[in-house]
Amino acid sequence: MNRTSMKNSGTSETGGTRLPSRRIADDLRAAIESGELTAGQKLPSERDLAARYGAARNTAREAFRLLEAAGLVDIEHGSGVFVHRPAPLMRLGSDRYSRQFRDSGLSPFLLECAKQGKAGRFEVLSISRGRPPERVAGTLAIPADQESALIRENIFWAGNDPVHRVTTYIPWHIAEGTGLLEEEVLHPYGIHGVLEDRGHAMATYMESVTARPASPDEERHLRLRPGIWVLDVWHTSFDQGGRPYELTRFVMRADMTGLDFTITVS
Amino acid sequence: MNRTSMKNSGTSETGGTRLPSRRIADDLRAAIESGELTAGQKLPSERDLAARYGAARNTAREAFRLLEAAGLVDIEHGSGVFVHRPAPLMRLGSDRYSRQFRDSGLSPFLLECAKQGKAGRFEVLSISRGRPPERVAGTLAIPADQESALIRENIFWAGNDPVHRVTTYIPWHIAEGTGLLEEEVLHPYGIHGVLEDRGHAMATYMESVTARPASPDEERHLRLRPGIWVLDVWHTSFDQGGRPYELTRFVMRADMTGLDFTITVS
DNA sequence: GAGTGGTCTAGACCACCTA
DNA sequence: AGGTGGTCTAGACCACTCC
Repeated sequence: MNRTSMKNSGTSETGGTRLPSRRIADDLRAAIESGELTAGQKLPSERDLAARYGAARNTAREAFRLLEAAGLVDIEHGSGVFVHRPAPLMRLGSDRYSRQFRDSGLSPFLLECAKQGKAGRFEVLSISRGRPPERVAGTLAIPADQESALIRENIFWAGNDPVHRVTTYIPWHIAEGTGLLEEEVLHPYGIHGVLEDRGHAMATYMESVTARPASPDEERHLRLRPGIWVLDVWHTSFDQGGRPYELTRFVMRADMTGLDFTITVS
Repeated sequence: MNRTSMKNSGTSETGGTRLPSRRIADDLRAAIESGELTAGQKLPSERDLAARYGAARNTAREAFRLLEAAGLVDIEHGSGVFVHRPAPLMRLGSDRYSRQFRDSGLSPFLLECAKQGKAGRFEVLSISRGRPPERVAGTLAIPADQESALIRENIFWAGNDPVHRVTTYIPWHIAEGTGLLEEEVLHPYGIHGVLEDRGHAMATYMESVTARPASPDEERHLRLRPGIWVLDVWHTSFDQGGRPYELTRFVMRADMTGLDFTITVS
């Protein structure tokens, strides 16, 4: 069988979709968006679809790939293709460092997990004294060519999902002798409690937000399939004197994270 | 030729990468990350690579797809595959609504464009009185089942790139009779100047940020290839009385936009 | 073991870009 | 016109999941 004669008009959108893969994808998309197929529901197999449309299996597969890139389906090796079931977002509010949160005894992240009925936990990847990256060194005004920073790397877990890869940099001259090199931070208010005792209470902070595809390393740590993007948030804390004393980089899976900011206009 | 006997161990990462497509991709990735191939440089063609590795063309193609999903290369139909050249970010600061900006006579967006030597402009897609979506209606406390909002849709261009799709909703009882239904907003301070004259000066605002794959509509308006994500920012302005009086949704291509927030900790 | 996706082959024609 | 990517075919074997 030769369907070559039916070949298409490509991207020149004249009379409609002619590409078989697009046609299959569009049909499935319509079924999903109309609610005919509901979240979590299983789609026909590649072989099914191919047969149904008189196409090669690769063509049905291509259709699934398009839908996956659009975030409409989840492809699961060995199981099938399913209508995408959106994960609840971990919402991080700009008030999460405010003092009121301390009284809850929980960090904002754990509070958010609790809201969703998930067990939140922090996994420590590494804690060490080391050299900060250039950008960090520049911001914190410490040398990049010396072991001038305490570096703590964590993974934040929400239930069974690793959702944030978090790296905190604290100038060594501030961190030295505080016990922040230990895995367990004993202070009831955590790292920021320790830093406050050390004379650095958070007065303001800046957060710079970008999004980008995950790196291979991040795909591994956050268990992402290729094509998922991450939010890359660089947080810098400033004390009452306007001095930066801590920088934390949050790399968060973008499909499970939302950020909320409340701003007072000057 | 039958390379089947060389088939791989799949995702079981035992001794290294065996998949031909992964091997090609990894080699190219290494060349890119080492700087051997620099931004904008052309990579070998699919046919070249396939021949070089003794693989089918589709296998080389798959390698390129992996790199494209990782944001490392740009594939250009008819021209070739090139090392990704990152676009400069449009940086939006949380101070962009502060009064100081007015004196420049330029909106924050145009200022940012000017910084980059680009010609910024606003394209009007539509201006009408219409029904707000549920979420908007809920936030602005107006009925969703009536034409209770002025809706303005724009595209923000930075040079030759459409970068933001912007939809503004203003309660009709506020917008009525202000001239905001006209394409040209004559007020020297723009829409927010008009609203301020109407008794709604921005005292605070909230912004909720998520990222997601672009919709087909957004791919068209923003000229995105599939797989590019967008930042979806819902901005709500509150006046001195804490009343929400305006909601703007920014859909911004995530590979060309950064957000900067400065927060005062309470 | 049956079914599903994951990858690969070898070859074809089409669409786009550059010249 | 020649080269490059875009899509498709038909068939094969592999890896994973679930019963």
